[in-house]
Amino acid sequence: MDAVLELIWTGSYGSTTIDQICDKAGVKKGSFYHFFDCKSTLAVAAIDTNWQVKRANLDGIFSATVPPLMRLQHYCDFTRQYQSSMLEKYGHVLGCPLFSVGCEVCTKENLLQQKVQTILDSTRKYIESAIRDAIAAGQVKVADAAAAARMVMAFCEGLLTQARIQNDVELLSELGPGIFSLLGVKNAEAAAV
Amino acid sequence: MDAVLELIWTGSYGSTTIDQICDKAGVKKGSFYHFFDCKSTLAVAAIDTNWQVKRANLDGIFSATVPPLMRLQHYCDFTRQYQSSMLEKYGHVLGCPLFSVGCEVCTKENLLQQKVQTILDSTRKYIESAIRDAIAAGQVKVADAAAAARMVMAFCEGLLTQARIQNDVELLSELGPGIFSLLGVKNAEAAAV
DNA sequence: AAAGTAGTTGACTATCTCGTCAACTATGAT
DNA sequence: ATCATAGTTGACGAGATAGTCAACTACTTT
Repeated sequence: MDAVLELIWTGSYGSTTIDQICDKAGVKKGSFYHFFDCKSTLAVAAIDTNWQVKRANLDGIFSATVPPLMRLQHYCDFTRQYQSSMLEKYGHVLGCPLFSVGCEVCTKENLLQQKVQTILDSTRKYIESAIRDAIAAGQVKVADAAAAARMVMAFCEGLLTQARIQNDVELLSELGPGIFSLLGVKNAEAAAV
Repeated sequence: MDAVLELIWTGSYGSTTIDQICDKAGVKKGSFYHFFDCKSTLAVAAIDTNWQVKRANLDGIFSATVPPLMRLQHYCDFTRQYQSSMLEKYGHVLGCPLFSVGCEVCTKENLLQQKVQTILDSTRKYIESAIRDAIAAGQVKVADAAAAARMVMAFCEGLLTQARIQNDVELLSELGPGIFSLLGVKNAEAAAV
């Protein structure tokens, strides 16, 4: 489970072979096929268990007891910190595995593709909810919270992927300013949240 | 040349084999190895020739004779139209091939990775220049044109990749609003450009 | 015409990768 | 103790993939 995630994340889905996974997990191939019928099945399962962990994190970060703009700021901070730790551990900024895998397999691997999309949708709901609360609090003025959430999400994922491609965690310092700019919030206000 | 780009674009770099490339190009493998020593060499060459075409397009869209914000708007329009034509041709929104490939190979394939990064940097210069001109014209107020260009670029690439993952070209209608929001321009102003 | 050069071809090998299978082990139920 | 079930293992075969090579062709130069 952990093995496959690490391999896909540090490399790519396509370049990760079943033999590699088995080696890393210290398991023989026969055992592998006793539990899964192919690579994509395992990937779906691995992504799913990982999502449980990630969801718990997000529940904390996006807690309704926290002011909405602060939730977003915490999300930025967490993301940057997380990517820093990955850089330290693997020597490379790894970005968002869901986005990478989704981008890679979206024209094939329908089941995996669908799982990725579902989780990305769920993640966006946290952002959307925070934006909606911010609107209610009069802190941001956007017409459509869902559309704004899509834009924020695109920006975050885009920046994360850029950080991966350039292997530069410093790019993520623009995460917060970009999000608040998309929401029409002055940086000063954001800092004062 | 065209064959490899199409295969990588519709699928992924990793899933594209030399046999496939040769089949599609109507060429035997021996001939392939007469000109290139491996897949990544070909990919670099293919990306390079494709970049010549793309650059000519961008030179037209980002012509200095066009008002800066209109350049950005044209870029959005062009991008959306282009992705629409891809959808029609291949049945799938394909996003930005450089971004997809860069994301996939960034932990290996150093040469290819570097080529991708160089071209993405060049592309960003168009945006950066437009932003700088817009600042000079007093149309946008951002402190750092380079930083703003990085943000705009991240947003564009992120949205394009989302469109690819979801196979939904309509997402790209938010390209313009997002960019102008990042630059602190009211949509109304943008439309009036 | 002769020779040289660039490009092409199909056949070939080696290796990788997937997926299967029958035999084996461990554990728990009766 | 006997049996059933779940899980493990190493060996195996089929097919995909990368890369090589000597022979062949087409074209240019002398």
